This record gives sequence, structure tokens and C-alpha cells, in this order.
Amino acid sequence: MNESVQAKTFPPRNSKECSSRILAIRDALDILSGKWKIPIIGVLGFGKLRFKELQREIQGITGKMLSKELRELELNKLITRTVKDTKPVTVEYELTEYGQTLEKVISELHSWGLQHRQTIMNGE
Amino acid sequence: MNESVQAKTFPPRNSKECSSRILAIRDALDILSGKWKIPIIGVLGFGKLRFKELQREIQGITGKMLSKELRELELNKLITRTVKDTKPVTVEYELTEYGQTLEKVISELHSWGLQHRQTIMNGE
DNA sequence: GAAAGTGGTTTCCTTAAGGATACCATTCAC
DNA sequence: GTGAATGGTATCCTTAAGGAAACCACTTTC
Repeated sequence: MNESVQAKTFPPRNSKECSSRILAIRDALDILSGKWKIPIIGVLGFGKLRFKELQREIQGITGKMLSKELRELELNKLITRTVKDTKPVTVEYELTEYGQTLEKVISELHSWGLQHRQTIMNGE
Repeated sequence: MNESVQAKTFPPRNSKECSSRILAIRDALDILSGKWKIPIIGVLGFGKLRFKELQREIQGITGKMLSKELRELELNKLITRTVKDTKPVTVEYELTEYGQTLEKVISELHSWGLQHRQTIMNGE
């Protein structure tokens, strides 16, 4: 099968545009992969939180997973970790400015999720 | 520790707002989970494609994974699968209208990924 | 009739993600 | 001194995700 047959059967597409899109998407997903990172960033969008507060807010996450995910997010400069020398030591996690650039992604995901729940409640 | 102490130490937050956000995000992620679904939807955003075309476009995916992911996306009404009775049988995959509602999520992810690549190239 | 392309399925295997549980040091209240 | 809260770490285990390779049926081309 040669190029022209291929081009006749299916609409021509800019393959570079296409693979650049995939690459960019993969770059993003590499950092956001897993079950917990996006939810964590999502709640930190409301303001800083302490470790146990996060754990309470994000139902079902274990201490181990939370500390692992927080470490990775910190490595990627999406959040900061601040130790306060209070009575029992407390640690605050907060989105960096860079982390805040994810707000649009998260809010799109949020509104799609809301609408999707509607859809499956009614339609299906 | 009682409510008032909690409220003094950390900024009051609307906990319902917060957990509703997490719920919605999880609803979305449940459907989009895994390494391949978002890239698949991403390329189908450019127009319909056949099985082997998809496999060529999405580098690294195996036939098994591709057919599995396509099946799941079809179950969730995000894509349609159309068998054409051509010489060797061909099958076209296409975003449904519903699948197209993910376009905003995908494009946000795309542009964040692009910008992130810039950031780590320069900064780090 | 052999090769190559269509769209897959099946089997087997490895790895990574995630969960359960226990534990640690510290401090405060009782 | 007991219990609860702070923020974790260490260990062990299960499950799910994903990959490699072979295979199938069909059709066209050479």
C-alpha cells in the first residue's frame, strides 16, 4: 500500500502536530501519574494544609502513600514543605506558583467529572 | 483539640467544596486512568483513525493494550467503533460527541505539558 | 504458495502501584 | 503513666498494569 492510497482512504493529518500533542500530554502525565497526585494538588488549591489534614481530606490514602506522593510533588517543585516548630511539630504543604499553573488542568478535570456524574446518573 | 483551635491555626475552608472537588476529580480519573487513554483520546481529537494507524501514531503501545483501552473507551461512550466491509476489513475509531467534551481537559494538559518541557529545559 | 497488510486474541510473565500494619519520637491533657 | 495527636518510616504483601511473543482468519499482491 502506497502513500496515495493511504491519503485517499483517510483524511490527511499533520502527523507532527499529532505526535507533538502526544509528547506534551505524556510529559504532563509523567508528573501527575498515579491515583493520588491530582487529588492532592486539587485540595491544596484551596490553601495550605498539614499532613494529617491532608490525610483526612483525601479519604482512603495511607500515610505511606501520602508522604511518598508529597515527596515526589516537592521534587517536581509543585509544592513546598515547611516545618513549623510548634508544640508538636507541624508541617505545612502548599502549592508553589508553579504548582498553581496546574489549576486550569485541575478545574477542567473537576468540571468534566461533575458533568460526567450527571450524565451517568441520568442517561445510563 | 477542638474546632476553634483548628480554625485559629489554619484558614477556614469549606470542607464540602473541597471534598466535592476530590469526588469529581476521581470520577474523571476513574475513566481516564492508565497510561494510554488520554493519549488515545488526544490523537482521536484530530479525526478518526484505524486500529493500526492508532498503533503507529501512539508509539510504544502494544496491540493488546490498544484493543483493551479502545474497548473500555467504547464502553464509556467516549469513542465509537465502526467496522467497514472493505477488501481487508478495516475498523474506524472516532470520538463521540461525548468524547469531544474532553477536548478542553486534553488541551489544558497539552499546553501545560508543553510549558513544563520548556521549564525543565531552561530552569533545571 | 509465500509475504504482507487488515484487526485483533491468547498466553505468559514482570514490574510497579498501592494497601495493611506496626512502629517511632515527641508533646500535651488527664 | 495512659491516651491522643503531631508527622512520619519500615516491612510485608497483593493486585493491577503493562509488555513480549505467538497466533488467527481473511485478502491482496507478487
